[in-house]
Amino acid sequence: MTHSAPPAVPRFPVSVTVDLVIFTVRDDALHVLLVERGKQPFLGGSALPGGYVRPDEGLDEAALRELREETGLDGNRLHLEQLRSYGTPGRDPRGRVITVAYLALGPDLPVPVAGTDAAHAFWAPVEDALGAGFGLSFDHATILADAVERARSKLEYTTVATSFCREPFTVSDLRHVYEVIWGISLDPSNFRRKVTKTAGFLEPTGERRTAEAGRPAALYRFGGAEVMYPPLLRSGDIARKARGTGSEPGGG
Amino acid sequence: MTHSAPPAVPRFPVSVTVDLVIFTVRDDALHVLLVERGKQPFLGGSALPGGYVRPDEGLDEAALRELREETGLDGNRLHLEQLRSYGTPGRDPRGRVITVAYLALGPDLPVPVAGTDAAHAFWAPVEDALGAGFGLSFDHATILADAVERARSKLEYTTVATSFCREPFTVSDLRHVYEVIWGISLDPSNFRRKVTKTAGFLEPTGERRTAEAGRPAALYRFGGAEVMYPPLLRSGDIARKARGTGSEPGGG
DNA sequence: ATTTTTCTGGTCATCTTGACCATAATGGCA
DNA sequence: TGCCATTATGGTCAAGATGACCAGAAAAAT
Repeated sequence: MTHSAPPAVPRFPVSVTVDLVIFTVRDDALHVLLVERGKQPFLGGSALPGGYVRPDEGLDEAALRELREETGLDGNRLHLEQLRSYGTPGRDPRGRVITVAYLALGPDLPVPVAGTDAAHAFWAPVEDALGAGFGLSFDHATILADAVERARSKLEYTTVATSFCREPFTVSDLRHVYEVIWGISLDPSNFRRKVTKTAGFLEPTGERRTAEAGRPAALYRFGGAEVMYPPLLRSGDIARKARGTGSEPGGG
Repeated sequence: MTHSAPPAVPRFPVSVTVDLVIFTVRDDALHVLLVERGKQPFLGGSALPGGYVRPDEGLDEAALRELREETGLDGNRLHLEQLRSYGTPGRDPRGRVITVAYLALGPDLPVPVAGTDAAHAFWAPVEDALGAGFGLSFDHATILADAVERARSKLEYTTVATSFCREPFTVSDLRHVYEVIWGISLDPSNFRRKVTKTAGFLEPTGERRTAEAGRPAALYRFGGAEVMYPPLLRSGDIARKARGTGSEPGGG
């Protein structure tokens, strides 16, 4: 019979790592946690935090461990999900390395703890990190770009935006997260109507908070719902923005 | 200094595989391509097709190769996307194996070609394959379940449903895909309004097709658009169905 | 010719959204 | 104290999308 032979070498030297894309919203920009590499390759360059998966741990487990090691923070309080895997030959000059990328979302964290593996960790605006001059190591620019798109998309139909807010938070805090990550401004009134009417999204604490200026805002906790239905779509605004910005008036 | 040592063994015996979840719509059910295992472990059991990633190929590349080997079909004409990775220790009794799962969608394919690695490949209804009595090998039941959810979700906001239809196809053909994968029935008139008014979804050929019964249906080609905006949400129907089906009348 | 079947287009009430206006509640400042 | 800037919150209104439903069109079967 025409039985084609199986691959001659099913097993060959390969390493498996996890890389973390840890996002937070600082000031008015989305930030990602990067580390300055202390060894070759890309010595002195910037990269996503990550490390080798150990022989006895699962992928999620390894991601949680790295998260703890790099940030000193309890991973259970952050949103953590697998992003996707990257394994192009040559992506790591040391040999064949498959990496499983994870996406972590959290409130503005205290500056990464020194005295650990994260000694040279720092927050960088995503916009800068993706810039041509920055030059992230390995294929981390690709991973970061994929992570941004995932985060933007997830804000639409889930409630993960609350992961960026320390509780209790105001509707404005939450809206700020959307505005920063989507890069557009949202109508305060319409946004409020949407999130407060979505069952399980926000849970009022009854308290209020007085900011620097303006009327005090009601405080909320996360309500426990994971999905938002109907979704809060950014596509509409984007489409409108595209039409409005278009240099061709009334195209066919 | 409190400098925790790096992992003692960054590299250990590990294999990387790709597994394929190949879906098609046959008759009135979603089907998945499975293979009967010809060797240990799980000899004689059913599993998702897949194989080892070779030293010199990327992950997508490996998935395309396996797809070609298992189905004899040109992968470029199918929709193929990475699903996610699975690497729990012990998921493969032979050792540490990380698998990258891919999702493939295609029209009702000619029965898998014999005389290749796919000699023992067969189509199985997804419902059966996920049943307790079926007992998919490894953690393939988990992978399959994740793939089903991904497919259901993607029908909502993309045009991938057309991947299941051989061109040219009718609106009813397309609706049938949605109904089978979502497991609900859709109003023909409303569905037509939706898909025909979404720019770039359908492109009329001008031809018609006369089926066994009823008025001839207009034929279409895929229009090239990848996303559908606004999305066609199943959640609404599901929520309504849940309310209607609920055994607790008028719950809080 | 009539029935059956499916395709196709239309109506209508309802829901959601975006744009916009108005008022409330605070601090800052003259 | 009394106004003003600022933010929060609530409401209106028109446009758009959706679900339920009706009705005619076009074929095969009887």
